Amino acid sequence: MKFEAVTIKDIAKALGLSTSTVSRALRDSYEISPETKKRVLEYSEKINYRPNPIALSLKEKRSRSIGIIVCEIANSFFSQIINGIESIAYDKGYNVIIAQSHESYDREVINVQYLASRSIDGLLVSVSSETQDLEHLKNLHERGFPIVFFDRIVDEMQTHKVIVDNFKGGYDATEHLINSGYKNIAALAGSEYLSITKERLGGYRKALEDKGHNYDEKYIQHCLHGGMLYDEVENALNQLLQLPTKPDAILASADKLTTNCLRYFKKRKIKVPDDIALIGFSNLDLTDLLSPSLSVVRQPAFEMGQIATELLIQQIEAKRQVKDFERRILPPQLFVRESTDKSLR
Amino acid sequence: MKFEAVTIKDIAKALGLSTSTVSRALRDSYEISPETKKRVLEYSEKINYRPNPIALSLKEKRSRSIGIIVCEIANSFFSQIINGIESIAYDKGYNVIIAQSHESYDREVINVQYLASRSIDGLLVSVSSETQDLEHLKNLHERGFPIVFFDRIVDEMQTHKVIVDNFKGGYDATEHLINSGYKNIAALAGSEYLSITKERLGGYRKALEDKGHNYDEKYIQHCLHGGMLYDEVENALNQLLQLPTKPDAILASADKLTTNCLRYFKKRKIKVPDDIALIGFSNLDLTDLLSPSLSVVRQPAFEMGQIATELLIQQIEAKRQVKDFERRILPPQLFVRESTDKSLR
DNA sequence: TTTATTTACGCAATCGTTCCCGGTAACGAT
DNA sequence: ATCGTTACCGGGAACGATTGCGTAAATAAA
Repeated sequence: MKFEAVTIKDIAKALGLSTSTVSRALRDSYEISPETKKRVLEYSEKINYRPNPIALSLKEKRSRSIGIIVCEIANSFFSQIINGIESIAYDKGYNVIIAQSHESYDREVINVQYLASRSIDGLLVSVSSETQDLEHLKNLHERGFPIVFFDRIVDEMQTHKVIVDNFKGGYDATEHLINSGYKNIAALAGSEYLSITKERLGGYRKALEDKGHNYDEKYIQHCLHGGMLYDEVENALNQLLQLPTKPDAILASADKLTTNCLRYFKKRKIKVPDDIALIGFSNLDLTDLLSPSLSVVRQPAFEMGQIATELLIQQIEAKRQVKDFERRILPPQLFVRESTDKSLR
Repeated sequence: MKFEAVTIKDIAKALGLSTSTVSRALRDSYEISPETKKRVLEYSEKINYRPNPIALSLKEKRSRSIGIIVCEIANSFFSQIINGIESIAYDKGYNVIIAQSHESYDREVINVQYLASRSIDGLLVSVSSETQDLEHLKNLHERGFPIVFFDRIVDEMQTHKVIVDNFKGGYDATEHLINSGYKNIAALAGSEYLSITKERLGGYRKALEDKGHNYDEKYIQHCLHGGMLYDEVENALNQLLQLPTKPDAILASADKLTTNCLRYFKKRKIKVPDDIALIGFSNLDLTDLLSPSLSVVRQPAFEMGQIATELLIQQIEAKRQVKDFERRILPPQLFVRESTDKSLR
């Protein structure tokens, strides 16, 4: 069943005009007499005419829609980002099309190709945990296709990038743990390929060194899927808890890592923070309701989405090729709660 | 900066053929000689040709994309639904375009009009809390535009509908509370306009009556925005707790209502379930980590999204107008945890 | 050899809209 | 009477792809 809609031709025929005249009348051209305009406008209103955006897209070679690639929308951080993206996009008359990689490189490639087959004007990307090869994106980028990276960026491509100061986030969290008296601080990190993982661990390391703690790689465990799978978190934590000197605090560097970590402790009846402290990167808005309430590094996700979208649309609408790319760095925020602070219980 | 892409014309020109021949060669028509096909295919591959979906849409009068309208994607239930929708849509070669109403009627109307201005082939809708007037949807529906409702459906329109058995959900939850010994069970409900609210309260009432408890409307509070705003939940709970006989259990009939309820109790140091028990409709996958862990009625969100999408695409691709509309009802699932069961603590 | 059939391709219309060229009145100036 | 100007409007190409129809050449059948 096709949905037949009103076109400019129908109006022209009904009023005994040409399509050009109708088109011009609708766009309020000076070449059309006031009476004709009035007739056209009234009739279009009456039959509820809407211009066909697809025909416009074909003519103008732009679809007024942008693609988003994230790993999961069922993740507070990303759904907040999407809200930020949406808020700007709709303001400027753009549609957004969301695709999820589910942390799979293959699905990311498929999605990029699907979206980029010219039904979108630009792309907002946060790469998957597995992504190493960037050919699928470089390809587009080299042909002048507007791409903006956010959160999980890549070094090899010259584009606009919007991130939080992950180094500072890692540093602040670690420093807080040290200041709270924890001695053996382990890191439960995401995929080694991700920029955010490297940066957060960089901050973790620097804080340890600054405070005279020794940095030991055995105290770092990576989860390729960023904690999406409970098993990988379980394995990682088993490793950490088998170390000769057990860690007394854990820095989890992603949302799902943090919550699955808490789940692990709960299952094994390991008390947080008494047996072990936990701080994580998270944008959940329920961290205050968890047991114990979670200390977190929170990222300004909404703003991140907004800025990325502004940069992208700016690039899409630029007259000539953009050569100067910006790198916006937003501040993370540390929230101290029960999971790292015994006095709060 | 426009992104100039390869067209069928470029191929035709390069190979000294007409566009028709190239088109047919690409579609493997029997009218084209094997050699020509080979040349065309190889060259298209080389220059990475992709057909322009917009041109196709214009010609075929279909965009192969469907619109989704939900209140919030930053809500586990809806993001799970969207995952279900996506899983089917991408399989069948459809794009999805998501729009959020943020529980506002005005934004819902704007989104519907925006999406429906012919860039989509069908619409999946879960109405906002505020929605009473349905003209914006009826309009489309009467003109044969495919619409499928899910979760928050409306009675006045004859379309496919996919819901959970909300009556049963409300009944089971209430029955569980009664069986657990609670005497004064209050209901914290969403907008009165919503189908789900009515159905869930219906189950609540029936369970009370079946078990010989008296049903008292004073024990029901509605939140127009479904708990999105903490204040409305706070007001509602203040009302309930001021009743002569204070409720000893609460049934919250939506995700945000449930969590904000818990937040209220936590703030006021009201112990759950000792001072008051709490059970809620929720699809959070963190309910086991909350303090206390939450008893919930969980809905098969992913499946719901899948079924709704299958019905929609089936209708879009139907040869003639669909007249027989289905009403699929999925079973909810009750999970008993600490918040209603003192023995689990 | 003539006719019929097959093979392989091009022309042109189509989808809905915009916009570059016209073109034709009407009117005033010369 | 002729020209220039202005005000209005229509024809038709273009965007990229598909497709019905026409047709030339090659081959087969008579």
